[in-house]
Amino acid sequence: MGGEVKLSEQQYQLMQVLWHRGEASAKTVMQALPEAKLAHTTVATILSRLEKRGVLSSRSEGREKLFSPLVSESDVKRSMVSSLVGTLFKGDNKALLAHLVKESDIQESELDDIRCMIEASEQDGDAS
Amino acid sequence: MGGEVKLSEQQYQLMQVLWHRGEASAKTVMQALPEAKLAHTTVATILSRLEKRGVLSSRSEGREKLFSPLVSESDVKRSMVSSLVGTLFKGDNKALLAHLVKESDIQESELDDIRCMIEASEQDGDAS
DNA sequence: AGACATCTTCTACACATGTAGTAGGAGGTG
DNA sequence: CACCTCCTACTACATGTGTAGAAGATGTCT
Repeated sequence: MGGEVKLSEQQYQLMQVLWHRGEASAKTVMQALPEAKLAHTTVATILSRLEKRGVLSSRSEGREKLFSPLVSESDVKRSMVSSLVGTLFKGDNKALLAHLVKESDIQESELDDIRCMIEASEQDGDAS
Repeated sequence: MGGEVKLSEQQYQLMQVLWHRGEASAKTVMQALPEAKLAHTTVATILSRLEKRGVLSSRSEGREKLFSPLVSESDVKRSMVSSLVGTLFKGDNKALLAHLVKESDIQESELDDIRCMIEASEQDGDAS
């Protein structure tokens, strides 16, 4: 199915609401993001555009239009990370790993924590 | 040291040439990227825009204009990675770490390799 | 039904980016 | 000097995004 899906930060924010709720109207999405301070029409516009792009689908429920994602969050993460790795690190994931470890001042001991997270995310992450 | 510098893939490609050569004309940059198949005017446009944005500076040498970076590659990497981590992982670098390890099928044993890379990159990385 | 509240859809505009043509200037060549 | 070449600067146009007002559709209340 859909190849690389890249979203802007704004788009990703909105998608997150849909990922969490499964389905939501523009208004609901807007209210879920009070920080963003977006007009509801702005949210509607962004969602419509995402629908046109095939990132989400919608069904009408009375006057409300409920949007739901067509791509999973982990797919999008995968795409976006891998796109960045392609650009910045010639596609070498380990290079990013190294960059991260260096930049984050992650101690070697913390790698253990990470191994735990890996095991944790192996269950909730995705089931490809 | 401007704050966050985010570049598109295209822009990053061109910048890489400048980072490697230190200084180069639009033509040189274009020739360094035969893959891209860009008209020289396109390259010139992109470079001018980057200059306007303060990402690089230029000096004229006869009819040639030589561009040189005002930001280091590692700064840009840092910004861009951290921006992505902000968006996708709520700013938690370790979450990206975990994602990477999971997605790349990196074995635990390979973490040793990574530690090597870290030490290596600690020297060529950046000298801010 | 009429008035009102709401949603969505359409339209709009600014800005960034991708891409490149055309014009203009500066230097070399006969 | 006239001319050709080459490089930059200006202009241009398509697309994507951020943002939102105005208009249209539809449900709700009295």
